[in-house]
Amino acid sequence: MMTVLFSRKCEYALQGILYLAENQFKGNISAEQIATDLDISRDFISKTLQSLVKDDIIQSHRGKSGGFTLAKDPDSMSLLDIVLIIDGNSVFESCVLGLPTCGADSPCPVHDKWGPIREASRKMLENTTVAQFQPITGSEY
Amino acid sequence: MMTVLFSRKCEYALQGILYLAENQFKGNISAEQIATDLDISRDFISKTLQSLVKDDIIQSHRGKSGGFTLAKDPDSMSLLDIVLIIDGNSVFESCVLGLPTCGADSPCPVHDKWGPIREASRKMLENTTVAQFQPITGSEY
DNA sequence: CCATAATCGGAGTATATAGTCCGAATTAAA
DNA sequence: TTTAATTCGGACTATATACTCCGATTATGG
Repeated sequence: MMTVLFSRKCEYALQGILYLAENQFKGNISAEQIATDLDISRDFISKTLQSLVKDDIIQSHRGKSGGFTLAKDPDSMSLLDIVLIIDGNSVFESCVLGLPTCGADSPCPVHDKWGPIREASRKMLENTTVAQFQPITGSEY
Repeated sequence: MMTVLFSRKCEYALQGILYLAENQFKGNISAEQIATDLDISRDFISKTLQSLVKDDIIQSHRGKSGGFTLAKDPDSMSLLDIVLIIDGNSVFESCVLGLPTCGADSPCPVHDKWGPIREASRKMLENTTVAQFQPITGSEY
C-alpha cells in the first residue's frame, strides 16, 4: 500500500477521469480499455467510476459499445472536486501528526508550518482542471 | 482511519517522541502514562516505541519505575528521522496520483506542481527538531 | 528476598480498504 | 431478432494495518 495523500480508490478515480478527458473525442470508453491502459483492475476502476456517476461527474452508458464519458465541461471540473467526493476533506482539515485537539487555539508543533503547505496542496488541486489535459482538438491531424 | 501523510503508527511515534521530549526531565516515562496523556492505546504505543529502541532513537528501561527516555540529544533528532524509520521515504518519492510511471521524463499532470510542495513538507520535518518542544529548563521554577 | 511494576516478544484479533466474482439488465450492432 | 458487449448491484474474498492479549523477563524498592 502506502499512498501519498489520497486513498487508492481516489487515485484511480483521478487517473480514470484524466484518461476520459484525454480520450474524450473517442466517445464511450469501456472500463476494460481504461483498465488496460492504466494497468489497474477492471472491476475496481469500474466500481470506482460508477460511484462518480451518481455525482454527475461522469456519465455511463450500458450495452454494446457502452462505456463512460465525462458528464460536464472538463473546464468546470477540478481535481479537487473528485478528491472531495471520494475521500472527503479530512485531509485538508486533520492534524498532520494526528492530534485530535490540534487547532488554532491548541496548535501541534508543526501546525503553523503545515497550514501553508496544506493550502498549497488544496489550491493545486482546485486550480487544476481536467480540461488542461485534453489533447488540443485537431492538432494531431 | 484516514490519516494525512503518515500511518497511524508513525503519528503515534511522533506524538510519543514529542511527549518524551516535553517530559524529559522527569526521567523514565511509562507507556501507561504516555497512553493516558495522549489518549491512545497503551499496548500499541508501547509496541511502537519499542520499534524505535532498535534504532537508538529512544531508550527503554525494564522493571519497576522503568519506562522510556530519549536516547540522543533532542537537538540532533528531527521529525523526519522518525518518519523515515516508521514509514520510509515513499511518501516523498511516490506520485501523488499514484501513477507508477510518473517521473521527470514522463510527468503526471500535477508532477511539477507537487514537487515543491513535497519538498516543503520534507524540509518542514527535517528542520523541526524534537528539542524545540522541550520546556525551557528552569523557566518554571 | 519478595512483591510489584515495567518492557519484551510472539501470537492473536478487528477493521477498513482493496480487489474479485457473478448474474442481471441493458443496448448496439450484426 | 439474436448475439455480443457493456454497466450495475450485491455479495464475497484478500490484504494491510491497527490494535489486543498474555506470559516471560527484568529490575526497583520496600
